[in-house]
Amino acid sequence: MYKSELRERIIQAAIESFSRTGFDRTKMDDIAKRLGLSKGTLYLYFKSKEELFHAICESYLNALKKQLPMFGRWEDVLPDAERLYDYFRELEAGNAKVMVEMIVESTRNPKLRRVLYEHRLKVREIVIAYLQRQVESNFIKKETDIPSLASAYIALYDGITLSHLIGATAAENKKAWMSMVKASLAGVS
Amino acid sequence: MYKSELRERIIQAAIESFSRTGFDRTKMDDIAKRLGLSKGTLYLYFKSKEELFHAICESYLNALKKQLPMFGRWEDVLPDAERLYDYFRELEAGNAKVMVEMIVESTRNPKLRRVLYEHRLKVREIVIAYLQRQVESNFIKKETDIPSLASAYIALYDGITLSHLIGATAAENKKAWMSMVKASLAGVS
Amino acid sequence: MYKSELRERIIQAAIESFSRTGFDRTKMDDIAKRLGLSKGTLYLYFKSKEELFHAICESYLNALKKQLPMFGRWEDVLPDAERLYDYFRELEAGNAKVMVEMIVESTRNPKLRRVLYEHRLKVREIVIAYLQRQVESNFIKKETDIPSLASAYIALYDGITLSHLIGATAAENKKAWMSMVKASLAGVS
Amino acid sequence: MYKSELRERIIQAAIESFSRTGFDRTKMDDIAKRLGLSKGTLYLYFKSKEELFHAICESYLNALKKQLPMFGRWEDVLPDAERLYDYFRELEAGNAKVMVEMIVESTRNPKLRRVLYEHRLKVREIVIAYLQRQVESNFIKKETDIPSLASAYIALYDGITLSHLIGATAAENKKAWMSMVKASLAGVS
DNA sequence: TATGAATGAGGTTTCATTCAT
DNA sequence: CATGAATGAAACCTCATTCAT
Repeated sequence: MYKSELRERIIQAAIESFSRTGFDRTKMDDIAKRLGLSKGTLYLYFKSKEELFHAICESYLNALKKQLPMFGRWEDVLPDAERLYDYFRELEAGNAKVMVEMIVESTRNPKLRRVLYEHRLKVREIVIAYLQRQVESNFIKKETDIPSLASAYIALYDGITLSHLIGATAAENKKAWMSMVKASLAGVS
Repeated sequence: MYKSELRERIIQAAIESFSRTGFDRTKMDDIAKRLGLSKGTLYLYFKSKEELFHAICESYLNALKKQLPMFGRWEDVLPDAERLYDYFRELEAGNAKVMVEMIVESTRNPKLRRVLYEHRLKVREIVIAYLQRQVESNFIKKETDIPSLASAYIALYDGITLSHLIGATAAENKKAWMSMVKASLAGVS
Repeated sequence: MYKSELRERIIQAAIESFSRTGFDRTKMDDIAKRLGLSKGTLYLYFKSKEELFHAICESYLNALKKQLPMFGRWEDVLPDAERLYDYFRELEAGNAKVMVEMIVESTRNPKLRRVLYEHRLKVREIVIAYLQRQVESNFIKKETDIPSLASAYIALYDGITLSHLIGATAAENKKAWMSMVKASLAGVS
Repeated sequence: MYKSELRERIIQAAIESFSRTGFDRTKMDDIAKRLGLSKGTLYLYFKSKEELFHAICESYLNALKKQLPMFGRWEDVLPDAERLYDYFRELEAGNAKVMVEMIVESTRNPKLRRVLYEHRLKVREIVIAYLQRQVESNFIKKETDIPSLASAYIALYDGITLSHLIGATAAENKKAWMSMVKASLAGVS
């Protein structure tokens, strides 16, 4: 019980560190100190820095996964899009970089890449199911290429995350998101 | 002459290396070997690894910048979007990761961040000008929030780059791009 | 009672571990796990890894010492030599390396070196006494340099232990022992 | 040229260090300092501590191998044995422990074990050839089991090396060697 | 200008040892 | 008595950087 709780705390601390400094430049010592632990202790829970990073990825994706179902409940598309955006933005506050680090890492690590890819497929399915429901409710036209549109919404969201990292303001980003969602929905309804 | 030519060759080799392995994990030795040079020689051209990386960023952004004006010439929006997409995809073939590495690096390096941000502003202006012209030609409605839409197109493009890195196929990515562009344009015209 | 019994079990487990992995590469944890104990417990019985090793040496030498007297009882030299050889080989089965580890360690540890040296002196005395009795029984010529011969038999035995460690077969080793003993006895009788 | 010379110097320094302190307790830094080099330099020549150790073993065995042929020239058995002994004792001055370290290591490292075993076979063949010549010259009886005797002489020599490590004096050791050689030769001639 | 041998700071990892429970 | 989580010193190894040639 205690062990797995500390394990979780280490992961959280590591997420923060990696998020701030990136994988390579984060020292095990930094993570340890952030928790008031010694370096050695980390190695009781993770047998290498790399394993810790992969645990982070897993945990990070699990956290996202847990939130996904609630995505499907709303019905009113435009407010949905806004609430959704706000929800995830808050969820990722400060951790946006972890996603990018994960993607960078995944280009070297086929296993991680597969995990990320599968996660994206899952997200995509949920978005597809959601859009499909709008088709059934006649909000969206039948002939729309729903899967491609779903991929695009996800890409849009991720691209805004990058924009955020580079320094665009939250307001700008949200407006970009909303204007594109609105325009595209108008286009397909 | 020769100096600046070798300098350029070093930058190209470094782009490839950084693109493959990432900034931190790329060794100066790798870059040197790729060129059949010695490590020492690199230091005649760049006084540190970091400076080399920044030269890369500059060079990379310059290459993009040089291509930007041609963006403005086309008039037929949808085919434009397609050509544009193909054009940049090809341009970046294999180097997509450099952009991500640059973004990651920029979160630590305010100077790089500023450069990247300004680059994005410039790109945005060009997209805005282009869209504005469509407004003037009555392809796009007057009341559209052009700046936000421009940001969104850029974010969409970047997000698709990430999607590409994770392993989505070129066909999927292009369909995502096209369907979103089409939908949004329909929505605003 | 119980304490000293567990102490003995620890020593036996440690002999096996050291024998397999060598002093430096054996982890306290390995020994503990082999006994189903925790590392901490070992420290209730031995205040350091080194002390444990020295306890092993002592115990190992004591075990040998206990066997030594029986060495003196036989009278028929050649069969004695064979029985003796078989007896010790069996006794050391698997533990041959401890002796070598002890010797290696002794070159750094003067105290251990003294203990080992004294043990060797004791063994030597017994061999000398044995050979002396053969002189008195006229099996061996008076003018023989008994102490040197005794040292040589011990060295021969130890050398064969090394040969065993390197991978020579038991049969080869025994033949080497027997042929040398036979030849030398023929030479001195 | 220079590189391979320094490589050799590193090996020699490492032999001395390993010989004094043993494999595990020798720090790469010690070896470097002994040569007035930095740690990093060692890694230009050997990619790990273990590889350095194996280079030592190879070099050590090669050095011995180079000396072996001269073994065969002498004809007068007893003085031969003495000269031989003196010769090798001097050759190994201070390095006796490396052999023991090598043997200990070989029990964990099958490749090294094979090398050591083959070296021993080679030595054995030379000793056998030498003894065989004594048979042909009628110094040694035809029916003698020459191979076993050869193994025994080698074991005797090695055993005396151990005896030396434990602290027996050079004089004692030599007397042990000589008395056993004398006795055994008398027994087989 | 180019080299490549050498450096050494700095990071990861290991493991004997301690100590509160 | 026993535990096992925590420690931190110490070792291995890497690699950006320098500099004599």
